[in-house]
Amino acid sequence: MSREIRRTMPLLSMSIVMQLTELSARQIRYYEEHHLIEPHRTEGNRRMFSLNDVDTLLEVKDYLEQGMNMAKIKKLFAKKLDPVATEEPDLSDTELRRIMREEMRQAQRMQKSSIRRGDLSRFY
DNA sequence: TTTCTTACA
DNA sequence: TGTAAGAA
Repeated sequence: MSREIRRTMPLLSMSIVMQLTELSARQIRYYEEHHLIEPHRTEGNRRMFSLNDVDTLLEVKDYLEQGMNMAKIKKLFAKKLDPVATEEPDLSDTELRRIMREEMRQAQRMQKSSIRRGDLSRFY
């Protein structure tokens, strides 16, 4: 099975995604309205999310926690998905790079800190 | 029972 | 964003 299919296959229910992301159903639906995610629909109109959707939601959650608003997040994603098609440079390339660097830095710090926590826990 | 939509606070 | 109402 291709990686693409594995990643986009609609498998997760709303309740599962809520627990996975710790976001409210309201928020998840709201982000869908803003085209940040594209959940599939069942015959009964139920949303079915893919692993990609969950990743995106977690990313959005990160940005939100960093105090970013929807408008900015939308631009960020638009640029991220299609850097060339963005006409107006509302979000400068330098800012995009800064944000992505910050992302990397945070991820690394989290890994290291959890390791340290693990080491210290042996003394507690 | 769970999730959906719509609408109000 | 949260929550309520009514439908599916």
